[in-house]
Amino acid sequence: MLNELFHMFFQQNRYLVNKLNEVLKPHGLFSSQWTILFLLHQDGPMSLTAIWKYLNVEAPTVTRTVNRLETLGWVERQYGMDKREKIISLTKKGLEQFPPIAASVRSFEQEIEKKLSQQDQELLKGILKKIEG
Amino acid sequence: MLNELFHMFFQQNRYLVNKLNEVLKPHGLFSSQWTILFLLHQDGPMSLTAIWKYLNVEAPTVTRTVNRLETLGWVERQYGMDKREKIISLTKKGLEQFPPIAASVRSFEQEIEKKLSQQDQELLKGILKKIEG
DNA sequence: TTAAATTATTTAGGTAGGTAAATAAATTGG
DNA sequence: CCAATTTATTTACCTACCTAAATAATTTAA
Repeated sequence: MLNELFHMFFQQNRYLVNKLNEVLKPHGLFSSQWTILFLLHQDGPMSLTAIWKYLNVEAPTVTRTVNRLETLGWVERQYGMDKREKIISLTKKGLEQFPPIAASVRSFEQEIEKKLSQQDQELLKGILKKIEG
Repeated sequence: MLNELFHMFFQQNRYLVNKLNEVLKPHGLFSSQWTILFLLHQDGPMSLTAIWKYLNVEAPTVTRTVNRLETLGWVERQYGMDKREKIISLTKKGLEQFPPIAASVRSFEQEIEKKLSQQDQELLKGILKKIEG
């Protein structure tokens, strides 16, 4: 990258994603799969559209990841009144296995956050908000 | 993502990569291809290994991107004394077309940087350094 | 009421990252 | 000297993002 700042940003992003994948590996999950499980656990059953709009990614990306999660038994789909819509929810397996995975991820996040002061974290949030805004 | 900070980080990374790809599109390039062209322009001919070590990505990723760049006529390869090694360098086309692309990218970067004060930028660099360290 | 437009999802195919294992050349040690 | 190890690159295959276009269901408007 031309600019050091952008170069560093992209490098740290790869670092964080790779580390998160390492943490998730024993649970048989990848980062984006986890992101969707977490969202479903937090907000309950929701449509594909609700998922991709919330996560700010395109629909086909979510289609594929949800299909994989379904194959692996983490989520299931129901059809609503609107027959176009697929409503995705956690399966029993998804619900039951969630807590220990969440604990692993939380502990990873805390490890990273230990490297930053509380002030750094707030500053970083503020700066990140300015980038897209 | 569990944590708002990580979630924001990943979102802004996608935002920046997508925006950069938009800027590069008229030039027929994608962000990672540009990253490699930029490196070769800056440091001169170098081996695949030198490229992936510098960029902090795995070898197969660079193999693929360099092959694509070769097909598109941006780079060429020579073999050194060590016959395992491939030395990659910019072609005439690569050298000639570089400056206007660099100008577009620079202008994109400046646009983003306008959203951040000089102080924000230094703070962000400092915080990014702490994440991996 | 039905043709046109919109919405939800999928399919197809591209870039960009990863791991694991193969290959070929160079280096090292007994 | 040559067998074993290391190094450079590639191949094969997975996740994760993208765009463009297809399909099917719903909504809107003439």
